[in-house]
Amino acid sequence: MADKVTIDDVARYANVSRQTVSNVLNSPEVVREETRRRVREAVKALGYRASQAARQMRTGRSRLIAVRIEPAQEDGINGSVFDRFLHGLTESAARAGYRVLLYTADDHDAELATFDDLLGVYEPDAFVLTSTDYGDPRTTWLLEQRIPFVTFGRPWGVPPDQDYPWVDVDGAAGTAMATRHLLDAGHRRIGFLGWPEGSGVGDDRRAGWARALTSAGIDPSELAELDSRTTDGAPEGEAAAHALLDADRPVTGLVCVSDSLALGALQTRRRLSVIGFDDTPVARAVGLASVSQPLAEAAASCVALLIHSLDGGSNDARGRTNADAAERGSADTPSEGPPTHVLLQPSLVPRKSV
Amino acid sequence: MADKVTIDDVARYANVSRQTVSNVLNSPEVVREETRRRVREAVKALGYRASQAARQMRTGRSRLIAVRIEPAQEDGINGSVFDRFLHGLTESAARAGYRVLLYTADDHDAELATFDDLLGVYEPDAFVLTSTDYGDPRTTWLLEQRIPFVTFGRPWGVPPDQDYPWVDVDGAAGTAMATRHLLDAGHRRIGFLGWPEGSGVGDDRRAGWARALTSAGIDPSELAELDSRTTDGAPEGEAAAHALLDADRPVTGLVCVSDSLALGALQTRRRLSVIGFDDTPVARAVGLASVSQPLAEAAASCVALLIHSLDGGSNDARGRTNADAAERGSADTPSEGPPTHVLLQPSLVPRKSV
DNA sequence: TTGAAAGCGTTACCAG
DNA sequence: CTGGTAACGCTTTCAA
Repeated sequence: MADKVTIDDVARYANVSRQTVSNVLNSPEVVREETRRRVREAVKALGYRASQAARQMRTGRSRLIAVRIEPAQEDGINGSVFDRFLHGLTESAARAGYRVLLYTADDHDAELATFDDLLGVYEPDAFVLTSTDYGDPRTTWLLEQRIPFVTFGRPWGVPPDQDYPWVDVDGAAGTAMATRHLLDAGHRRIGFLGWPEGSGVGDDRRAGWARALTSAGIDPSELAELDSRTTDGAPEGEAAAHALLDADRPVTGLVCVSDSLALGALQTRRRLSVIGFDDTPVARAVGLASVSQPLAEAAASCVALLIHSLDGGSNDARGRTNADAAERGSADTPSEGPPTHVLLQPSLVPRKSV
Repeated sequence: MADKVTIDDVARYANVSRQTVSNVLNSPEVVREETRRRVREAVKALGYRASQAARQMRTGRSRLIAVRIEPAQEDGINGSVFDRFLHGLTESAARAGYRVLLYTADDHDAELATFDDLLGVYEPDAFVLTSTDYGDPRTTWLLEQRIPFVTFGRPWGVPPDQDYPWVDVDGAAGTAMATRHLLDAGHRRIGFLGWPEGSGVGDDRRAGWARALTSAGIDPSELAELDSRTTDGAPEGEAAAHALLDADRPVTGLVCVSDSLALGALQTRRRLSVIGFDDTPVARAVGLASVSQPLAEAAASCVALLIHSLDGGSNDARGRTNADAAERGSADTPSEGPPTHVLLQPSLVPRKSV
């Protein structure tokens, strides 16, 4: 039944030539109104769809966006974040006429090899990178090869001459928001459960907490004793929370860099207000207040940025405005075009844990 | 630097003709040893990779496997299951020379439309379906169109003349295993926290529990009062567990159809041994024993089944071995090929909750 | 065993 | 505005 219907079939059916059909599809404004209508009818009647393979041969564009699917984390509680992002990406990409192609890679080197392989075989038009870290070799490589890409996550410690498009969520704003929430509830001893120093994301989130406390008049010298760093995980969080609770001047509230650590803090079963980060399913399940990232929007922004550099700007399907709304272009976006950096704002989901 | 290197470049470099190169790549046995070696060297030296688009035009095969990425669940604790499956699928597919293409769809109708769209445009070679339910229209549609596919999940209530390849994990075996574990630990009042009747997966898991109890000599008439059904979610699980604990003859052990419900049961903080299902990150985090599905294996089996019917069986668009198998019913396909149904065994991960 | 030619379905480039 | 012709890179007959 599913015999391939080609552009010739449509042309014949509509009594026009082959690339009149092509024109109707690709640059409609160049075809006479009446012809256009007839061709469109033929397309619909025959159920015609342009073959991507053939189109790609000619145009060199695959309409494929490649994304690495991350292995489930050690403590995979935060895994759902990537999952939701990926879902949003697939949806936004589809809306823009693109599809998401998955790949895996165990480390950066393997990923570079996969880039090369993928580009040689499937020729994806762009990549979306998700966990960028200090001195990430992937961005450098892609920049060198002039392959379009966008990262979900700001560049941490990348020299400014290596600028590239990115989308991120303002983690510091999130933890500051959480901290203020606890301050407003009357807390004065508000601790922070973070990751070991050196992770861009972690340090940023800690900075938001510190900023909120100091601007509320807390003496900066107090911060050190309210601060605890540990690797991610519920047991680690529980231990760290106990330490903070058993200090001379115990904390009464706790802002956490992740839901995993927050969950651990909750398991102390002590009188303590806790706020996590990422609003994972677990947070909802156990009633943990958490900072929520707008992942669908972030994904949409990634696609928007990509489309901009691929389709050459204003080929925007439907007003995708959240990018403008939340964007805080990094310093100076040279001269032309919209900013290529998008910083989105998280929100706080209050639950019974506060 | 990344200028496309074509098969002609390789041919020139190795001093052979174009499709000698093609032969080396596709049917090496037909080329003389020495020539083969020279061509292989040229391929490596030039970093040649066959363009998938061009290859697809000729062969009609895209080497793409389409999978729907599910939206995060209401209570997304179980979302990570799909995530891990997807990761395994991507990895196994890559190993077999295939890539995973993502799509989304809000309901079955939308998904059928997407099938049609995808097949017209990207022409994936096969689909992997993940949450099949009673009277699933998708399998029927794909069967009709003779599109290769495999489902992760047995067909529930599908007429035997509509047989198709599937992979599943034996849920009943998992809950039976969990139940026996509790029996061995001395429990006699072991309840089951399940989903409302009518879900194939849920009913199957309940059956395992019931079977283990009755074969341990528990009177079947007792089962009713040990059984509780509720929609998925931690709060629901907590409520249901409380009811079971406050009965005349309270349960001392609880086998749950999901980690969400089990987590709820744990939150009762009563003296109770609990075993969940799916071994989600949350189970690990809170020390919940859980039945673990071999998701990487399941994914690998899906790919194996697909590859068999794609690369293996009659490659011709007309004679699909699937179709033949389909007409024989599910029992046993005597003469041709390996089985198209794979049932994997789960394992129990004991933790402090038991 | 190797080489030459055809064609997969599109879009781009030119004439009409 | 419309209609031919070429070309994208590959695999598959078909001859040598």
